[in-house]
Amino acid sequence: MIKTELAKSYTPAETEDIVRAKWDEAGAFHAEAGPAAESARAGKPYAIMIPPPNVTAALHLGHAFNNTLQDVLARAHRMKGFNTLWMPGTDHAGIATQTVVDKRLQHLGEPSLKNYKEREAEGGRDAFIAKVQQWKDEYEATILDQLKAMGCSCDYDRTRFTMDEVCAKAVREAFSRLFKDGLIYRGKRLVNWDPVTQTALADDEVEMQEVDGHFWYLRYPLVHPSENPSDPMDCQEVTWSELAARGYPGAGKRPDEEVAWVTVATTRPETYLGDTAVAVNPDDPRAKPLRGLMAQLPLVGRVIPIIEDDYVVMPDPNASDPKAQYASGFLKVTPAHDPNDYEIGERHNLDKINVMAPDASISDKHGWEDIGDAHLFVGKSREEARKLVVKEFEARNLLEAVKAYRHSVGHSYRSHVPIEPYLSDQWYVKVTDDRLKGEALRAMSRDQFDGEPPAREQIAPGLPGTGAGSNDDGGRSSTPAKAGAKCEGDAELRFFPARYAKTFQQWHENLRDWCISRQLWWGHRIPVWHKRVTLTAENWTDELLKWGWDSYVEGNWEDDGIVVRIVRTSDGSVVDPTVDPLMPVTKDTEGEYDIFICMRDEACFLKSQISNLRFQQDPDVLDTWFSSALWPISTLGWPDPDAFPDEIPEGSALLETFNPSSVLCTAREIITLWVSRMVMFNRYFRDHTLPFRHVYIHAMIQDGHGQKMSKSLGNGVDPRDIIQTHGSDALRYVMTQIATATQDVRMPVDLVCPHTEETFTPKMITTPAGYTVPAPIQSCPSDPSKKMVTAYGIASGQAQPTDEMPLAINASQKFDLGRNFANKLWNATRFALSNLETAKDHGSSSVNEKELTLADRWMLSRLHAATQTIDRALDAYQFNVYADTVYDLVWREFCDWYLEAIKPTIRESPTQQQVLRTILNAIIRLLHPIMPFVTETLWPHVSDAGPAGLPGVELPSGELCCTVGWPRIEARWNDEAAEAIFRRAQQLVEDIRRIRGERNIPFKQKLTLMADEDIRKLAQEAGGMVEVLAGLAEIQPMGDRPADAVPITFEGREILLTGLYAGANEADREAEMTRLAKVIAEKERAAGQLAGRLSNENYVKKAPAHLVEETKQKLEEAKADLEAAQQALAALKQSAN
RNA sequence: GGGCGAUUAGCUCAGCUGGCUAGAGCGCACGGAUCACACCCGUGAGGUCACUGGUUCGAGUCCAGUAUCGCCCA
Repeated sequence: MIKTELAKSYTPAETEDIVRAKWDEAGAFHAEAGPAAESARAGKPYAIMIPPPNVTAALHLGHAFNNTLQDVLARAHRMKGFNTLWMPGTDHAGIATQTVVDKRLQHLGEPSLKNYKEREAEGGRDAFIAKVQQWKDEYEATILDQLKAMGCSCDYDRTRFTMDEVCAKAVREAFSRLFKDGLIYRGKRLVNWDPVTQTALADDEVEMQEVDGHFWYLRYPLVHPSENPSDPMDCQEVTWSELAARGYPGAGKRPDEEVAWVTVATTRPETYLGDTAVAVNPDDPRAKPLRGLMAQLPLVGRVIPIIEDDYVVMPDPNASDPKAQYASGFLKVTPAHDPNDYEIGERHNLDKINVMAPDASISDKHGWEDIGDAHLFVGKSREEARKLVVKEFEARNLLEAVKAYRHSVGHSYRSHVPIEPYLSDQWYVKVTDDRLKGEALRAMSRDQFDGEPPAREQIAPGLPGTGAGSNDDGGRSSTPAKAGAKCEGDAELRFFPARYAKTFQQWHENLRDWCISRQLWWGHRIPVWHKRVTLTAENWTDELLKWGWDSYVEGNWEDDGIVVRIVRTSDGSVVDPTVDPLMPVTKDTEGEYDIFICMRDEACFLKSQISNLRFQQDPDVLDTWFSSALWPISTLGWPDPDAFPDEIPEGSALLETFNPSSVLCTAREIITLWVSRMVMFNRYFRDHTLPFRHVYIHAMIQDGHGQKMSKSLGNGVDPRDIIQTHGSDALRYVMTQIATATQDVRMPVDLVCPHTEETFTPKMITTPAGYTVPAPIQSCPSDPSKKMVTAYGIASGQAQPTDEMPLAINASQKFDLGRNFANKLWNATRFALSNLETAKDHGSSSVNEKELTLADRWMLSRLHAATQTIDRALDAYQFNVYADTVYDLVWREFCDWYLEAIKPTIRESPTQQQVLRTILNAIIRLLHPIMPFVTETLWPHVSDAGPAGLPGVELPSGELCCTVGWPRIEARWNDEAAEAIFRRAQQLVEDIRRIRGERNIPFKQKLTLMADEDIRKLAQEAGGMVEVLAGLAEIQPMGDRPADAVPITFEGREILLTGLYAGANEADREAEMTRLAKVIAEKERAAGQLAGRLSNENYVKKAPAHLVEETKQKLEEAKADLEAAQQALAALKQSAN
């Protein structure tokens, strides 16, 4: 490398690309496994799997934060000699990506998803996927560029995508194994349905939002059960007098001959169309008189039973529970449109009538047949139907009341519309099984577990657990383990900070089965083919033999990864044709059956065969988290690493070496979404091993007002903008520094004026939704006539950038700190090198330890301490401690004191030069994981300054800083004596500087210090640094007090400073007296406090002896200082008279 | 409703198992072109550590309660 002179300041843009190219060329971040690793004598494995960013958009500051921390860990461990793998990649993010692409197409006026769906039969699906693929390619490239720009030391050769063929193979294998083991089933359940994207969502994809709504009170007329079996709606009405006779409270007050009714309270009147019962609490006094009666739905005419269920909340206007306040005591039960009603429906065996189409409009085509007179609602949206239902009830005098009610409603995290609980066929993973949930809990470190984790359940040999609602947990687990057995990975999972273990535990303890099917096109297609057949005692063998049932039963297809399940539609019972007694079909078991064939391999021979038999592949795709859950193993080639010689040349050695990985770094919201599932899957598929041993949870980055950064608020910051204005290292340093253990990080967002490049704080406004955002149009701070638009202006559609009014980029002054720090390091290095280069180099062997100055010993001791602190901080994921420690080491210690202190001696002392060489070299290394670019840029210069190191300070040389060893400093360099003396010298310097500062004495003006022998000895021990740093011409013994002498107290003694007033003979008496009075007051206060503490008997008795001793010493010192100051004041007063 | 967390200088935040005369950066004030750095150097002002009780020789730190704010889960 050609070494050029170092410029006067650090310009990141000039060097970052060069440095990156060097790393690339050297393959510095490529991790080895297998024989290659052995021959390279790679150290112990250390692996981090990147949380794969979504390909929906470019990375923002939150990602920059997440990835910086991972890179700090990766780089530090690489330098420490670990065989380090940081696995990069991206996530296909099914629903999110499909939605943004669709929106984009709509925006461009191109055919969108709706149009592709219309041409589904002619390949619309593949054509749309191709569009999404284009988007993915673009953003994947952007994301990888961003990671590289941030300096992330990923092993880019191994970059994976959750839908590439390596990962896809893992997904199919996992699905097939779970299917075979009875841990995947199909069920008709209420799902969280997003009517806009028209897909089911997992529970955790639903966001609860407080909404201002209403309780509507609807009257349902009461009727007697029909006595006409051919017409169940032919009912006789119930009158109030009848009810009164039955003992119904209050019925007597109603007009006798009028039709009686019950009043249901609902927040969703439109769902009444699907009501199949009215429920009342059995303890309600009205329950008994109603027994045997029915309610009839207005317009629809459906006659529904009145059931008793203690889920129903009894009305109580004085209750603290708002539900009781608003309750009427009667609950309309709509099993197909409400999860609680579904449960009630299950308990009372009620019909489930779905009255909506997938777009949540009222429909008579999806399970609703008895329309009656309710035709007017069909085709209406939920919202329109609600208004109309209310109107119709009102018109019939059946609307009793309306009350405003604020409640929380689930909304789609993607389309932001209210979720519709929707009855549909979905695939589920039985995560509630002990083999999944139990393993996640048993993975937890015992000291982080509250209570005892469940014992491992015995896995019975025999039938696979099967189908919907089956509690059969037998089955051929891939990883059989005996009940209560100890397994690898047990109790090894640890959370940092520890409190997040609780989140993890509680989540699993309340886990429900996981709905994994999504009605999307972008994602992993479910590898199941299906056909519905009618089987009879006569035809069943023929029907099954068509696709090869006999081969399957004989086990011939096992190696081909084919699994068959046959489900009887009437009761949902599931048949494994290889073992199940339901085969053969007899007269008793004749009927409709669903045949499901799961094919693991993409190129399965059976595919064309069953296609010809009109089997159809499930149209749905898997929840994105299904593939994410496999990330720690799929990226390493599981289940068959040898199948991909191009991607994974080392074969299974890679998986064996780097699974379990070392740590997962992520944000807390991901604990439930992702961490849990990775733990369950990794343990299930990889013989109980963990996906990672540590989980580090970091804070979230918010804007200056505590709001999430988001595109719609325009408060996001692109890391590339920061890199452009401040440099990558500045971004990284600040990211590391703000990584504290507290919850959230507030990052005030500033704007950069495109006209003048000034950074300024924008004018803020409040949006209708209550967010604080930059006003759409801003004025240049130095020239208000110049305007600009903000990201919020564009996002909200209120402004468009033009040539006169360009877009202001978001920035933050927070990053100045990092930029300044990088520059400081640059200049300190430049200065140090200039001294090393110009001095005669006696080499590293010429060190005479006896020649070390106090400053040398102090600096080496500080370096030792800093290294220790940093190592501890890294082990505990205390990134801010690391950042603060290097900052203090470099700036406050190395620059402010050491470099200043050695200025007079460095050029003449080979020993000191070697110390400087060593300190500088070590500092560059310690800083590298946080600030890789500036350190790598400086590295060749530092290396060329000669071999660094001292006895007991190991700094092996190397071509690249990123792979050179981590500093090793023996404890003997910890020098408390030197530190103590140095602290005294610093104190003396600071005391003198304070006088200079107060009097505005320029540093050029040298002073003379008069001090007693003890202090002169201190200055001598300090080796000239007191004189240099305090700006002293000389230090003289105490003698006659010159007229211009300013007295200072130091360590309880008076010292004098002269020469402050050039040309004058006298000190400024008045200022002096004021200052001394202040000192006296302060010392009196301190002495009083210390004496008070010592006069407390209990303190002296109970506090540790060394503290008491310290207090005594401090008191002595304060008293001496006080006395000295008093004397000085007295002397001053005397000379004034 | 359950859980987790926050509240410390004008702003953004540190302060681990109690020993503190409460720190940092920015901002502010004063001084400084000194031959590493003005992306700098020196100095200073700024805080009843949200509130109320308690434990303790000693509480920003531990405990209980109150208030405000945030996140996660129902």
